[in-house]
Amino acid sequence: MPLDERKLEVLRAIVEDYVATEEPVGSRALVERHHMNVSPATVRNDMAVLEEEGYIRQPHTSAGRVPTDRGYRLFVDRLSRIKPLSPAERRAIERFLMGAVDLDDVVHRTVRLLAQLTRQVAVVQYPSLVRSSVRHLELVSLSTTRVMLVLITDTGRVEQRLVELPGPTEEDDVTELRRLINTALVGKSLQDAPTLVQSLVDEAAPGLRSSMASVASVLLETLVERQDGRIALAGTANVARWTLDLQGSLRPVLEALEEEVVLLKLIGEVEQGGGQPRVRIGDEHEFADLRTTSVVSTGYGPGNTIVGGLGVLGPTRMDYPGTIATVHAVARYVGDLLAKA
Amino acid sequence: MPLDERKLEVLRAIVEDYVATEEPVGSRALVERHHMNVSPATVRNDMAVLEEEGYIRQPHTSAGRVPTDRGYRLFVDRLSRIKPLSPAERRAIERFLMGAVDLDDVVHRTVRLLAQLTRQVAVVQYPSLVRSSVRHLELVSLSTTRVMLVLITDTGRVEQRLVELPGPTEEDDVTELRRLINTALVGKSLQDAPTLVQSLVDEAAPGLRSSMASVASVLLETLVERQDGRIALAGTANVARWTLDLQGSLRPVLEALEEEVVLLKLIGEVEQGGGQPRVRIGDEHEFADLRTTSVVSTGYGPGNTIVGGLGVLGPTRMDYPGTIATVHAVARYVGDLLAKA
DNA sequence: AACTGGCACTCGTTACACGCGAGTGCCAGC
DNA sequence: GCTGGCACTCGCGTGTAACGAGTGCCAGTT
Repeated sequence: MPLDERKLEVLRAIVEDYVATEEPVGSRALVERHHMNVSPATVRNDMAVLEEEGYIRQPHTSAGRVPTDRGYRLFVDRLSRIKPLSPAERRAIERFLMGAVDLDDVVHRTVRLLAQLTRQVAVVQYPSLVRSSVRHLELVSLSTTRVMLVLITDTGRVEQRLVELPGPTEEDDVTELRRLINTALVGKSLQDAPTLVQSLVDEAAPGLRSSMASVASVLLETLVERQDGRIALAGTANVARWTLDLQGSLRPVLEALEEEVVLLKLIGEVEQGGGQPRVRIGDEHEFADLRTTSVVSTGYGPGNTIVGGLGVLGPTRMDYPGTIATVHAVARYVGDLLAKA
Repeated sequence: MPLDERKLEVLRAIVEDYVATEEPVGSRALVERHHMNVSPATVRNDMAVLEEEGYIRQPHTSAGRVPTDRGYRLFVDRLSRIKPLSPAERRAIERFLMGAVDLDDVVHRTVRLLAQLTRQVAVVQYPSLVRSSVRHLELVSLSTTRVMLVLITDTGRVEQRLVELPGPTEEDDVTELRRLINTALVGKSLQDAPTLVQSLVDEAAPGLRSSMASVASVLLETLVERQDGRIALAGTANVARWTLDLQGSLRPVLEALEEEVVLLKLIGEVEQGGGQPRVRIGDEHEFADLRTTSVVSTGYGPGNTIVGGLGVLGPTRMDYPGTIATVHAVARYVGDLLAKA
């Protein structure tokens, strides 16, 4: 049975009211708040249908209705009007992000900003190395058998690692290594780097071969192992706000939030098709402990490229239009910032 | 009225039982569990005195007794026997820390380890720059008007900042700048660095003066502003475990934990006199939101120096001997690790 | 055919009374 | 100075009852 116009309107009203009040919404209250020109009884009939179709449910008999995950899904896909951000909000975002001094700071500010604006848990993935390219590689001699390898990417990310050389090495040799590596790698995408590094070793002069091998192995580690590394988190305290209805099941949520792997999966898996943020509601994602939370995430990066993901986690009962708009806007601003840097 | 031997014993028993069971302890249960050779009535008399002196209190009439902050203080100062860590625990610590690949990783592992061992909220301050010295300074040209400044300290910490030069600058000049800065600063303690940087600018050749000034100002920022920078946090989920008795007041606690400034104050203020960890119970510290929280913290660093603080936050009702021992041990292991690196 | 008013019914929530039992304070006696 | 005994307090859990929000259904109206 296809849902007619009014039934959809009823569903929208239920979602909006429930999100606003956190209480099951009954037929009488609904017609009043939304000035519907029908009687409560009519709405009740509509509700019965919506319930049968699985869009809403009753927590108990004689309580109002509450949207199901399926209901939220329909709401997000077809019923919600996007709330444009107010100029004040836009200004706040801009002002807050402007002051950032380096990449670390950008990420930090972004995640706090997101948490503050949405009043939910915010997650920002550090720009991944994969999609960026090498701007510079530096070798710094620390002693005759040790150099510090510093990798600088065009997204402003810096990775450093200590390299133990196989034996005492002349400063001149280090200089030569630096030159070789830079010539081969600067400007190349990090994705292509591993193969290039390999051929560097193969082609190195015999005298340099072993040092080059040491440097290369560390470099490969840096490129491969760390490539999707870290994550920043903020707004954990907000969990306390929404956990009311998941009474006591707050512990597993907090635990899940401490697992970087989990967060990476939730935030990092971003479709390429840019555009609007992705919304996963309730158990549309794979983590049982976060069954009652929704994730709004999107990719960000300079221009149309994507170098990382960001987003928020909140209760399935969240203000989707507002959250989506905020996540979208913040991602855009951060992308612009990275493009400039 | 001075407390006699048995009254102290009673207090100890109350603290231990309460920590173990999380329930007010009554006189009967107490004599049984601790095989005291006196009757419950006697213990009750002792309890009355202890209560009068402010060491314990009754949540309500007809409930058992619970230690007050003052009681915990006495317990920590005079009654607790230090629990040495089991060999298994020591091995676990060592194994867990061994795998660390760089400084970031050391801090990360440490904080998780602490959280796991104590089942509380763990905080580790990144090694402060103040007490370390300059190992190397690198300038990397990114374009003709931009260089990346990389500072490497002997504790393995690396800071990088972008420098905008006042005008197009030759590669040779950058090389010269690099040479000058390194000659002046390598090996110097970061504490002395600011004055040295200043004189570098004063003495720079006219042609280099303005570029040197730009680099210097960024360098100063790095040295001064960021010097006590960051903090790592783990075990937030454990708050859910102990918040039971602070019913619902978990929100402010989580909020306080998000304030880096607060954590820095709690963990970073470490007396020089090394030795045992410092214990602050309940409102012995200054943060109202953490009134029901105790902090066990200590400094760590290679040898006898201190380059940062670490510790845990837990409910005032915590296992002090165990926690103190763990914090102490972890700090020692991390210090050793830094000494080796 | 769609909507409405009315009515009986369900059931969660709140309030109140009551009994149980843990724990206490006090006192007389050893 | 310690102990056994006893009366008292009070939080907690249970049971009962009244209340009211909300529903489902049905007969009547448009």
